[in-house]
This record gives sequence, structure tokens and C-alpha cells, in this order.
Amino acid sequence: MENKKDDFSEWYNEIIDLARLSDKRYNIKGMNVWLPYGLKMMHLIDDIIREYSEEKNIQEVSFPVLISRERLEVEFEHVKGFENEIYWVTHGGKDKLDIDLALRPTSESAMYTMFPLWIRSHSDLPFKIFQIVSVYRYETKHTRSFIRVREIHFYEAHTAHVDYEDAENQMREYLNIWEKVASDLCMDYSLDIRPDWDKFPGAKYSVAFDTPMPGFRSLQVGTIHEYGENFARDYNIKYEDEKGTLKYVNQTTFGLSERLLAAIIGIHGDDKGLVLPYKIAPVQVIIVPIAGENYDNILNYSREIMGEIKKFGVRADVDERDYTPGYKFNDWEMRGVPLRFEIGNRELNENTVTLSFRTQKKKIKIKREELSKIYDYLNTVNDDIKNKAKAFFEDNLVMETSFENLGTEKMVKAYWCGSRECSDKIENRFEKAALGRVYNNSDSGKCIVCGKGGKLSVFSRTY
RNA sequence: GGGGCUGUGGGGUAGCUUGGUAUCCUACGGGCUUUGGGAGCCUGAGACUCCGAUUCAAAUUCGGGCAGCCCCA
Repeated sequence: MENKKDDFSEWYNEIIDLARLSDKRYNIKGMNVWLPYGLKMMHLIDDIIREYSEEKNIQEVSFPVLISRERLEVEFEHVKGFENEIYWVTHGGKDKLDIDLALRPTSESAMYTMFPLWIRSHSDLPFKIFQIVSVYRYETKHTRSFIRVREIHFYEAHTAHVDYEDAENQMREYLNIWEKVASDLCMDYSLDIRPDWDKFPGAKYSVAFDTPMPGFRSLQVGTIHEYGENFARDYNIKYEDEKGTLKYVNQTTFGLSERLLAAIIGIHGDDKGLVLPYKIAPVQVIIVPIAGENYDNILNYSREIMGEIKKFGVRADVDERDYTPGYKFNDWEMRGVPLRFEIGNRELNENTVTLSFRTQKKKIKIKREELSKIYDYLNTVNDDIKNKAKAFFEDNLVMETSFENLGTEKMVKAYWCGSRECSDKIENRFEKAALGRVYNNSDSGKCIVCGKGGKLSVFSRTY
């Protein structure tokens, strides 16, 4: 396998192939096949997002994939932002359609077609739904598994509120959800208020979750958007307040995607392969039986152990394939399994198992009774992952105060006046884009370019 | 948006300059043997990205499509 640090791109492509996450040999650009192991990981991530969303009374729905041209074109700014990357369905069989149908690039137009039917009075608010579906964007740049694809595995939450203030509460609630998701994924991130020219088309403002990746680029893994009344006015989404007055709702959205998977691969992985937080590991404990004289007994013992930890809700499996133990060790390490049990005659006779941690070199022998502590062991691995990720994050997002120092390959924090002129100077000289002002941060200092008053901001090359 | 490079069994490759017989590694099937950190031997099957042009003859030359990768904006 490629060394991760030397050539991240190569390593990234190779590990996706070797760990059997996705097969990109499908013959359409940017459309890959999800393989069982990768799909399982994605679904485990979905489960986490779903759980935390439902906890906040955001309910799951599913909208059609097609949107009529007429509905899509209601919101001008929004359409303009997507017009170059929409797939159009123009025919039904041999007949040309009267109205072209778009494959949703996101679902505002679809959902806001229904919102006026569902939202009539203040008692219908707040209204909060989400869906996890595929959205389609005709990317012209070169695509990359999980990072830039044309069929995107997308979580999108949409809410409607009585006023701007309540919508702002929702924004904070999103961040609350995100914090928990990120913690489960052992990820660090920067919350950046996108510059006006880079916000979501149609939004008042957008806050992005950016994280440094190997290869000295940042990855936007999620976004939340405050729409105010912008969409409500165009899609005519009104409610009657207590006094009987018709008012426009205020709306927000929250988006996440399979880029979360890309981030996990990139941030946690090492030269041996994937390293997975246990909540998203399709296999949390792999049991490798070591053949010896009483192989049948060893196998039976292995299966018993598997049964015992499965009772604790652990995803475990016995690798009974006809490969050597060394091969299996490497194979499962490459696929990121947090814990491995090795079971041979020694363990069989002592009623123990040998335990190996994905994040440590040492192996320890534990008694059968100690299997009840399985989540302690899983959390040991998670702690290791978190510590390493935190160190990587801090090492790759550095504060700079002089213009020339922006030449570092790393992601940079610096004071910035907010002007396009100054960010263009940075971009032209150092190829770093302004990701935006740091959310909820009131620090101020001299703009690193022009010296005028500035706020703490983040700059980086991006994926 | 602009430029460059590359498509050979499942994966990685040699062959291309100078047109004629397609190499090796790995993975895969069968058999024997092995199993505490990527085992070994025997055996089997498997490929020139697609379309067009030149030619007696194209993996090789030329044009285009599709796909992938890299750099710049």
C-alpha cells in the first residue's frame, strides 16, 4: 500500500479499493458502486444522524427525485447557483416531455412545493423534516470517490419557523446535533461563516463545517443555512399568526453527505489502512481462529466468544476463511476493525482471548469474564483515534499574522477585513480560498492583507 | 474554465520508438500441504477501452468518443 503521507491521493484511492468500500469501475464519471462494507459504514453514519435528528423532533420523509422545471425555476438566485449542474429528463419513452424534469440537485424546490399545503397556521410551526436520499449534480471537474461525485448520498433537513429568531434557534440546534455526530466520528472541525459570494444560493448566510485533510486541503463536510424569508416569499409559504395576520415563515436547512466518510478515511487512516471509530465500524470485533491440532474446538470456542459479545450488542464475526492468520490480521487492520481477538490452543486451554487494538502495537490477554468490559476496550480505541485526530487538527490549522506566512501548506487562521479584494490577493498568491469568518468568535485584529480592522477567519486550499 | 498525461486478464505491469508470436507479479478456480504477522508446490482459467482511418497485417501509427489521473484558473 502507498504511504499515506507521501501521496495522499494515491493512498486514498487505493484504500477505497483494498478495503472494498466502493467500486469506481462503473462506466459513468462520478458514479460509483457502493460495496457492502462501504455501504454499511455509510448506513451506520446515517443511523447516527437519524437518531440525533429525531431526538430533536426532526422527522424523516422522502420526496420524489424529479422536480419540474417550472417549480425549480421559482427561486431565481437558487436556480442560478445550480443551472450548470442539473441533469434534465427530457423524454418519456420516445416522446418529448412538455415540461422538462430535473433530477434534484437538492430538494428546496420539491419540498417548498408542499410546504404551503402543510403549513397553514402558527400551530403548524415549527415544522421540521429531513430526508436521506441521492441528489444529482453534473460535475464537470474531475470527480473523486466520496469527495466529489455526481450522485451524492445526502442528508438534508428543512425547517420552517414563525420568525427569524426561532429560525436562529434552529441553527443552534443544528450545531448541537452536529457536535454529537462529529464526536461519534472522532472528528474536529472549524465552523466558518462563508463569505457572501460563497454562501448557498438563496441563503441569508451559510455556516460550513470545514476540516483539514491530509494533502493540505480542507474538506467541507457539512453546512447549515439561514434562509430567512427568502424562499418563503418565492414559494409562497405563509401562516396565520395568533392575531389572524398572514406571515411568511422563516426557514433553515442542514446538509451532510458521504464526505463524512471521506473525512473519516482521510483523517483517521494510517499506513496500514482504515481506522474506524467503533460506532461506524461494520465489524467492531473480528475473531481470528488460529488453526492447531484441535481446530474444531478452537472454532467452536471462537463462535462461543462471538455469541457472548454479541449479547452486548457488539458487531462481531469469526473469520473462518481459508487464509493464514497473518493474512487475516493485515486484511482486517486494513479495513479498520477496532478490536481483534486471536484464539488458538493457548487461549482455548486457558479460557482466555488475546486482544489486539487497531491503534496500539501491544496485545493483551484477557479472561473470558472480562468480555463484559468490551465497550471499555472499544472506547480505548476511540480515545486513541480522538487524540490522534485532535493532534492532526491542531497541527494543520495554524494561526498566522503576517502575509508572507500564508505561504504555509497548512490551513490558516488569520484576521481578515472581509473584503473580496483582500481574499483575492490571498487566493492569487497562495491558492488559498477564504472559508470565512470563524463562527461565534468575536476576536478582532488587523487584516493580514490590508491592515484594516478584521475578524478571525480561515483560509485554505479546498477539495 | 484552460492545459497535460494515461487506458493491455479482477488489480498492477512489459511490449508501442522500428506494425506480424502479448511478459511478469498479484488476485481468482481445482489439488496437495500448511496455519501464533501478508505460506509453499502442482495445475487451470483470464486481457490489448470503444468507433473510425491507414495497411496484406494495428496493442503498436492517425482522428474521434468514453473513462481515469495530474497541473493551472
